[in-house]
Amino acid sequence: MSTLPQPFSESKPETQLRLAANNCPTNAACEGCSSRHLSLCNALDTDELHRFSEISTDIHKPAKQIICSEDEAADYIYNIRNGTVRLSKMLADGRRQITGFLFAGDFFGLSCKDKYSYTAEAITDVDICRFPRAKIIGSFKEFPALGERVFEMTRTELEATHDQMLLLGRKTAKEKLCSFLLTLQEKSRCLEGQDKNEIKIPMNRSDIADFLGLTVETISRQFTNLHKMNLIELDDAHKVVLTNPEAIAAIAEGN
Amino acid sequence: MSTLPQPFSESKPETQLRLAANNCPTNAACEGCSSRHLSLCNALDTDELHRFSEISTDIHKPAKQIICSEDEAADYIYNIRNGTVRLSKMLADGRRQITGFLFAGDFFGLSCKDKYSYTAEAITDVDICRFPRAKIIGSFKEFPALGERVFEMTRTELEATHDQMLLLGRKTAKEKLCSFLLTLQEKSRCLEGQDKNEIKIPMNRSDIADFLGLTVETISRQFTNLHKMNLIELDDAHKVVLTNPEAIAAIAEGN
DNA sequence: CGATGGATTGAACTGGTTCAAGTGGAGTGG
DNA sequence: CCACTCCACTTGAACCAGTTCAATCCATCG
Repeated sequence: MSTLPQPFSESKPETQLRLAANNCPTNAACEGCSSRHLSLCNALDTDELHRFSEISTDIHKPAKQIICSEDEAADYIYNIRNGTVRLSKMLADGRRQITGFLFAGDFFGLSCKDKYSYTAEAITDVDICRFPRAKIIGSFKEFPALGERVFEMTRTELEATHDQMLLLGRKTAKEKLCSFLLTLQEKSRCLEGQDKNEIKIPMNRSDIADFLGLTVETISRQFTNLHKMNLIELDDAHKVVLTNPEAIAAIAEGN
Repeated sequence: MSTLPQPFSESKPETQLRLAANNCPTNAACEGCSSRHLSLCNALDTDELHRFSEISTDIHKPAKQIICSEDEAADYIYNIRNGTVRLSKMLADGRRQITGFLFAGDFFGLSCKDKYSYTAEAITDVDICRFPRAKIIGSFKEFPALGERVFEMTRTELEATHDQMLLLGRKTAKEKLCSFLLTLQEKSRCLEGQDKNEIKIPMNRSDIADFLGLTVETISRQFTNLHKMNLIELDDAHKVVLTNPEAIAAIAEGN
């Protein structure tokens, strides 16, 4: 994983159907998944997909680079091919709240008015696919199924943010971290189709802290706490094994 | 304002066009408003409105009664004629997070899948108008403008919840209360069209606390703090005058 | 008039923060 | 190949914003 900032590269897609072919790690089979990665392509047939692929641009962003910024004109929507992205909002003095982490198959920029209401940054190196937003929005009339899918994605995302509000407002540090680990597990099950208890954690402690409304130190302490309670194993900072998922789930729900 | 729970009353609407005529305190003129009360009726012409009015049921709920509960089948969508409603989620042990307050003109139940993901309760006596959800959702195809409007409302609501996540995760008690007062002010400006600094606060301290992720005591102390700082006047617990809105806005934004 | 319940205030406490120091792994350069 | 730097992470100790617990106030209502 490269960590040095580099100029981003941009190119026309070589495989026109990549949106359809590669970008749907999750689909109808994964209805249970809680987050944003209901794919758009289910809503379109092959001809329609061609049209949308043709207006797309493939972009590679190295880790740590900004993809789009809060208050910038929302000209594009983005689909993540692979890698991890964070969405965040800031206060004037630098305090940051991460509103969500996005993974392969996820979209962002869809539910904006005319400006992005958050900053999107690459956590790992990412491959993303960019579409002119006006063209997508404009084609809702022609392809109602597309609009329905976008509505469905927004709806699902709204429900997830309600859960996150409960977490931010009312859960303890330990409960927050347990909830987070379970969300990550569910996500990686969806993406990798595996039913393992081993989780890769692509983001750093500071990102987790800003997502859960805590500090880096508290995150670190809670990780060691869970380890001492024999609920997790910590291979390194970015790989965790949930040795007792049931107990973690119980804590996450406040029991 | 009645406070005793009473059996709710239910009746067919006498004025078929009440949805159109009375329930749009806000409309295009109020685009700047941040929350859920973009009206649906703008999306429909008179004939269409008649059809929707005919499938609606008027309901009166006294204060403190439950309108719909988390995990209950989401059979209806609701439009608030007047009064104030709270949406909330709970943890097993009773900790509560209020995800939003709704006022005249607001809708809820739209962005659910098949179960309500929150409990809706009347804070004051409310008059609400109930529509079978399936019929509304089903008519998106026939009336695309309706679907677009619903999407727009959901989108707007999502942006508001992102702001609330920043508040819950990163703001101090004082900043939280100032942000809340300003939101209430904007809301009452929209509803009453007045540019006053006097705000009626329909909810009690405990509701405010559960909305801001704090305790009743902290809310109370912060109210007196703001009063001592000469930023607000407190006529009684439910009526506040913002004597220095600029200073309050500065605090709310973290300055 | 006493009872009830929301709101306020006070005082002690604590979960999480802040500040500061230490650790370890990856990259760099000699 | 080793020494050095850097940076993310961890750990410790003091601190404090907000909580908890308890008492009081005060408006409303029967």
